[in-house]
Amino acid sequence: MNSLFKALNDPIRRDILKYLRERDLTAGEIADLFDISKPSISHHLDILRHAGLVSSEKQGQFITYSINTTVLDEVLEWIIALKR
Amino acid sequence: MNSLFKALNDPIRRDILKYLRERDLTAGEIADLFDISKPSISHHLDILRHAGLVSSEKQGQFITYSINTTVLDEVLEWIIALKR
DNA sequence: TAGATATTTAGACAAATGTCTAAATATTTT
DNA sequence: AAAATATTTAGACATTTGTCTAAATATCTA
Repeated sequence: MNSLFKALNDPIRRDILKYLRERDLTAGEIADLFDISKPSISHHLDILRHAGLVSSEKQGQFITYSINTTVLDEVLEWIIALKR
Repeated sequence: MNSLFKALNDPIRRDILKYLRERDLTAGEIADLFDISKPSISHHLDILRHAGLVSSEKQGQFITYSINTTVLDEVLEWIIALKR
């Protein structure tokens, strides 16, 4: 729960999720979409992965990232319970 | 949007919202529910207010805080759009 | 009006966060 | 095997964050 809210609390990470919603992307492709260094993107991806929001698969020298939105159900439930 | 995610990214602030869901509370009552100082709670309330998640009303020497969950719709929509 | 109570503001400080460059690791290509 | 490419790891550094104590402000009560 904590790691989820933490992962969502950054505009770059939220944008990464939006891009991954369109299609899977390699780390390099993601880095090219932003104006920050590759290591910084790598770190953001690590935080997203730790929260379960993305998964990664190594394909040769590339690493492809995919979004996983099921973990967001927990956040949805939390918010809905608060509103109820 | 940013201030909303930021406000939610702290366990104490999330707990404050849960308490306020039950009933309105004064700043002092809220502070008594936690093991941190009153100024710290005051600061958390400020962040929640800045995000529009709570409102406050001065009643004599007391300040009563109320939850406002409508702003969470924006977060809900953002998450649902991501899942869609 | 003086003292007590409720809350915030100010300022200090340690820990967490986001960024960078340089280097390491792994894979592919020539 | 050497060079090129893709990505991460390591470590440094500035900024942000959450906490504290002390002091300020406002209201109530004796």
